[in-house]
Amino acid sequence: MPELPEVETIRSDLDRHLRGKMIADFDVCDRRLLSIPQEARWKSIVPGRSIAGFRRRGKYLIADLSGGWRIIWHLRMTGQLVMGTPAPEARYRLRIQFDDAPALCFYDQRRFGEVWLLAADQGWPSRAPLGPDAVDELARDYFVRLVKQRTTRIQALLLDQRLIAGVGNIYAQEALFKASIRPNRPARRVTVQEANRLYDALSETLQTAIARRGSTSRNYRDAYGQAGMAQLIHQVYRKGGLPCPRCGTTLRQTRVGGRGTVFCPDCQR
DNA sequence: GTCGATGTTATCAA
DNA sequence: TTTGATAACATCGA
Repeated sequence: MPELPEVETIRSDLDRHLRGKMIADFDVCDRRLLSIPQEARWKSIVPGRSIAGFRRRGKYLIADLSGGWRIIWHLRMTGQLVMGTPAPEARYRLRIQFDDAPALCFYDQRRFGEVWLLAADQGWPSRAPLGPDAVDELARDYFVRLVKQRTTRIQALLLDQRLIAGVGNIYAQEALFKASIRPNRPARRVTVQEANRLYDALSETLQTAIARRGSTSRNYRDAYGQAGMAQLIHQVYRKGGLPCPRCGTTLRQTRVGGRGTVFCPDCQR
């Protein structure tokens, strides 16, 4: 589910409501998420700390706590972070409670999502370093250079978090359509002009999606539990077999690097 | 009932 | 370096 625009929407919602609040307590409903010893460690560190703010790096969401501690989430496919009291039948994985703010509940149907509690000097959850954030840090010349030097297919390049952080399968497809580039093109065969067009398309696609509070095609919800609006302007994502919005040719569904993708065989070369 | 696909990513073999 | 397969898991639709 959540790519950069979705995580950014959640981040800004949580930052608005929970910045400066003190964590009263938390509870865990899923041993797969936190083992008994991990929970004990959390219990000794987390309650009583206040939240300095929420940040985002790629698809990771970071809560900065007092004392330099950080709680970091990766929502993977179906993770949700929603403020408020969970419905009685709702199966949340982790709930963080505040005395003077709504509880923050982590839901995750497929249970791929992860959470970490790290001290200031404990580095980062993933071993492989993240590339520059697609919205906050991606320089045009770095992007064009990357495209020209990689042999992998252009869509796989966009999805590789070590190269660029935050782009997922929805926005990669949308940006490639906007830039009229076929997803399976070897990156280095993309011209400098096209790479520049793709840079603009990617940036515009992500910014627009943030303004529309993310894409809800299935599970995604913002921190209020509401759906996003960016799915209403998708041009190709999950639209295989429908006419191309630009030229009317039937959109084709295929696979690139193990991921499903849709493109217009006429507009995208 | 079965099969394949779904927004992610780490890991391993080739 | 890159690719493809696999594994985490639950649900939906054909």
